Amino acid sequence: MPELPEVETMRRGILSVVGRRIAEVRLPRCRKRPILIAPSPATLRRRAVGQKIVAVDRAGKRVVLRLASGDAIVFEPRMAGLVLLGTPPTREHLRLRIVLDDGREVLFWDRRGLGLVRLVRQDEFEKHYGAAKLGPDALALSWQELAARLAKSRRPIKVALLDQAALAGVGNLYASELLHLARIDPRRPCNELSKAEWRRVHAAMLEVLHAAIRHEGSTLGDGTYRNALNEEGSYQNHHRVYDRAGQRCERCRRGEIERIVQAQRSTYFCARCQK
DNA sequence: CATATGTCCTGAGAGC
DNA sequence: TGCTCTCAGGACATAT
Repeated sequence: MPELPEVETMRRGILSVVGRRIAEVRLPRCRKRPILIAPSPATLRRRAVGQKIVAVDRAGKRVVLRLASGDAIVFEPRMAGLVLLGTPPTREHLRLRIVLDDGREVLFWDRRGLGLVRLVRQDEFEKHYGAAKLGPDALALSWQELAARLAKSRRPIKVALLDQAALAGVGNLYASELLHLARIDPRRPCNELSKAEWRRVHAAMLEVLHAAIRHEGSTLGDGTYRNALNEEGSYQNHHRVYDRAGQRCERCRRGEIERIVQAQRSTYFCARCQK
């Protein structure tokens, strides 16, 4: 479930690899099926080994290693992937090791194997991660732009916030959290929100995402998400609605958190104080 | 075109 | 206890 805050935490955790050179690319022998390495492990090795890492960026929910050649290595954790420096949670699901010239290693670990590592040539980056695929980063767009991108849609606001082509980075957990903070009912169609409500959604989105980054993301009950040093995040201790069905709403003190399903995903909210 | 649904995957937890 | 079943949700493919 890595979303923007978790992926940003991973990115910051490996920032010290900037300036290092890639010495080796290793594919650990994995008992389970190997993850997808696109276009192929051989291509990744051929184009990455010997290259200097010049930047570590984030593209929505992906970590991007920029190489001096202009190529990029993109880590896409999806449900259960992690980008780590050094210590994986277990040996078992270690999928890729990028050995640096100082002996450290950038690792891709993925318990479920739904993740992806892609070597993208400079001229292909736009095709995979350009504006047609990925909207502006959730931390970098104005409330007017947010409204302009979603306000014509008839979809429920919660569902629309997950559309990565509209804005990049918000996932299932933080969509519920930010709508609770904004006091907006997740079932409301986008085209029925007022300007003032879009402002509230935007302000709440920034507040929740920044707070979650400060707490290094949310490590849920399954313990899967870890930062780059294999440590837990702590934002789960600040969740107001996510995975709290049946509990009292701590804001209004009277409503009960409900769980509903929208677009096959859980949504949590307080019907009493989200209108 | 916009929106909705099915699929991949593993491990945790429920229920018998 | 140990089996089977369901569920979790990122992004994408396919369907409506």
